[in-house]
Amino acid sequence: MEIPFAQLAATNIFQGLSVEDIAELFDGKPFRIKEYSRDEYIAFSHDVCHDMLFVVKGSVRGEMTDFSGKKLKIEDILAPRPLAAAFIFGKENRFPVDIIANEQVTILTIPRDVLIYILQHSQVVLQNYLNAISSRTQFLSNKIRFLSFKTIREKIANYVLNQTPRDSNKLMLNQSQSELADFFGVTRPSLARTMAEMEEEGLLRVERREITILDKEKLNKLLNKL
Amino acid sequence: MEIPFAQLAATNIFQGLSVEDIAELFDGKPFRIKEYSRDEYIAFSHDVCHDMLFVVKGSVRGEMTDFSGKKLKIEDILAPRPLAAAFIFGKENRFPVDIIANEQVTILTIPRDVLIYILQHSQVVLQNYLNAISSRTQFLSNKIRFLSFKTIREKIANYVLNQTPRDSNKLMLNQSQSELADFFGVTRPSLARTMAEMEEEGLLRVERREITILDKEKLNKLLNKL
DNA sequence: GAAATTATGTATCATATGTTACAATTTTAA
DNA sequence: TTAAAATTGTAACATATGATACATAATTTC
Repeated sequence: MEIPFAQLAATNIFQGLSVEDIAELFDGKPFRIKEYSRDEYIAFSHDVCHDMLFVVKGSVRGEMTDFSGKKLKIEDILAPRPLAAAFIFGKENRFPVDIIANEQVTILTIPRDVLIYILQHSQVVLQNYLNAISSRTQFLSNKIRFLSFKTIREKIANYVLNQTPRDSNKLMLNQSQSELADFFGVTRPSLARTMAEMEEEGLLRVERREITILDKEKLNKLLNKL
Repeated sequence: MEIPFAQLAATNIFQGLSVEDIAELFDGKPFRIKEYSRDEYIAFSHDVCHDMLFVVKGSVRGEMTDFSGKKLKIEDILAPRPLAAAFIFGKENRFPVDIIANEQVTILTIPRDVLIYILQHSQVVLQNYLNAISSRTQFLSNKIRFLSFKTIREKIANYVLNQTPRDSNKLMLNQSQSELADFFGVTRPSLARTMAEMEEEGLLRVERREITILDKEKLNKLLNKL
């Protein structure tokens, strides 16, 4: 079987390279292509991760099996995309989750050595790769920062201040209250209640999806930590 | 001023290379060395980050200025160490925090292009670099997993199950209850209370720093999600 | 435009955790 | 060894949020 260069060219890692460029990089290098059928395991959590995996066709899911054996879906990964780019390297280069096929799926496996070879021979791929891992780090950092806001008030204040354009004090939510509550990790009535309280205190005005900042000062003060 | 190769050789990024190897990699490449005095700003949060910074001598701190202007120390970084390796690349290549000198400090600045050049010409450095960012990602992922445990019971169960050796059911804490509470992000009395409750229910026994697992089954069940 | 569905506002109660305070115990220092 | 300091256990109360239920309002569908 041939390496599906066209699909690779569409991934974030190889973007900017032509199919020919990619073919040249891979010339003679070992690889593996394998098909999996629905619900088949592609990798197990805690498996050592020697290789770079690309979802070439179909979609897979990452699932975490917790202590009791119950399953928890973490995320869906749709082709074409690399799998767990950050887990080939690092101290604990093991899969953090089980990887399971959602449907008939094609996986391209590239040994770590080949990946390193490619990173050293294509500046574009190297930059793409570094960008991908770095973006992931930044995403996670932001997530943690957000999680560090303990109360619903803080989450709202942080969210509203971040989302509202500098020159305005009005914000149209692009998601429903329930979705926002999910995003915050709180229940919908609790979110509504806290918003109502903040409205009563004159911090902001909430009309359905339109939020108006009334007292930026106080919202800022809310976010004081320590 | 010369590049302090010896200090670089001691960083995680250049470990495994001799001083001569490093000198060769840097041969003729541009760089900057600058001294900062105590409390001087080395970089501002939101500054675009073009360069790789190394703390060659002294120590710096990362500080986050929140909306209200209050300061919050994030971490100390002691020489010799690279600074914000993950923020040179990625979507938002900006400093997430202010970088401030703790004392008289020496910073080596290497342009991004030079870093890329080096990554492409030394497999060791490339691997080190990828390992460093990847470890960071894994650290952050774990942190988030941990933060996803909502109740103190869950945190305790997760912590105890993870820390206890497979073949044993006893665990000696290597930190005080207060420190553990801080790590969990909860107050000390709350932690003590929850531990006492779990003891009453026969899940575990707590005697000062010694914790004995009495009912592994139930602890596992506690961690069921969804 | 009426009916059905979905989103939102609000209330009540239960519960987990924070806050504060103090006593009991262990560890450290004099 | 004793005094001082730090750690741990425990209690009473305050508060934030979850759970549940229902009413009201908006939106969609027919």
